[in-house]
Amino acid sequence: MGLSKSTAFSERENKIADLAKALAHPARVAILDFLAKQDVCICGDIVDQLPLSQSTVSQHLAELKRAGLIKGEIEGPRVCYCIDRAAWDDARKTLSQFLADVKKCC
Amino acid sequence: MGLSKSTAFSERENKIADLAKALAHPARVAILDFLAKQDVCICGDIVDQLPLSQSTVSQHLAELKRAGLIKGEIEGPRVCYCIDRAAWDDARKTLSQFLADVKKCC
DNA sequence: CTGATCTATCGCAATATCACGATCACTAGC
DNA sequence: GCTAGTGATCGTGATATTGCGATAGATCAG
Repeated sequence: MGLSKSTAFSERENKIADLAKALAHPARVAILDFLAKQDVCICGDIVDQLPLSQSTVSQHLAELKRAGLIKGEIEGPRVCYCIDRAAWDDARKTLSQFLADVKKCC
Repeated sequence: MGLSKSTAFSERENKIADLAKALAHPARVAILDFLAKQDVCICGDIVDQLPLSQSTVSQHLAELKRAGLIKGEIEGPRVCYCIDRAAWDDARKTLSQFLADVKKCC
């Protein structure tokens, strides 16, 4: 039907899949890369860095925010996005654990 | 347009996004979990383990195979799927590196 | 060869994603 | 108040994904 049967899977599996979905687009990977490279939490010059329109970038930012990986603070007329350290650490642990667990084979 | 502008991003960003996409569904996470738990490389009892039809599971397996994370060997009447160790290690390194790199903030 | 079993693929429908331009909402300065 | 700048949201179209049943191919048992 096109609807992901998320209810049928474990909490953990859904969490991993959800985090992976947030990373499952090169634009979002690029955004995270960019945020990581800036020591100052720079705002929406992200739009200038990407070959995408402002509205599209905004959507990708919203998706990253939905996944909890970044957060935005209003700073005057602009918005300052940065990586949510706590959430990112949690996500990193969850994914790393999964990546490490899966290794046995035939 | 609905078409991901993959050409506009770096090789690395596309690789990360592609790997993440393969993990971006709970069913595929569950499949990898299951394959990891079996010391013997068990085949398509995966279908029995998941609340999905045989054809749907086959599609998820194909997607994982497309990403190069698993490989299937024909064993008589059945097919034996297992994690592609080399590819998985490579994927693990790529993703872990990315997860580790992104940490600075405001 | 025949039937049973396992898996891949096809065809379809419903939904999600991606991308864009246009527009709305908010803030700061005049 | 008005204007300019910034960013979110709306509306749209095109493409991708998810899911299933039905069908086809391949292999073994008899």
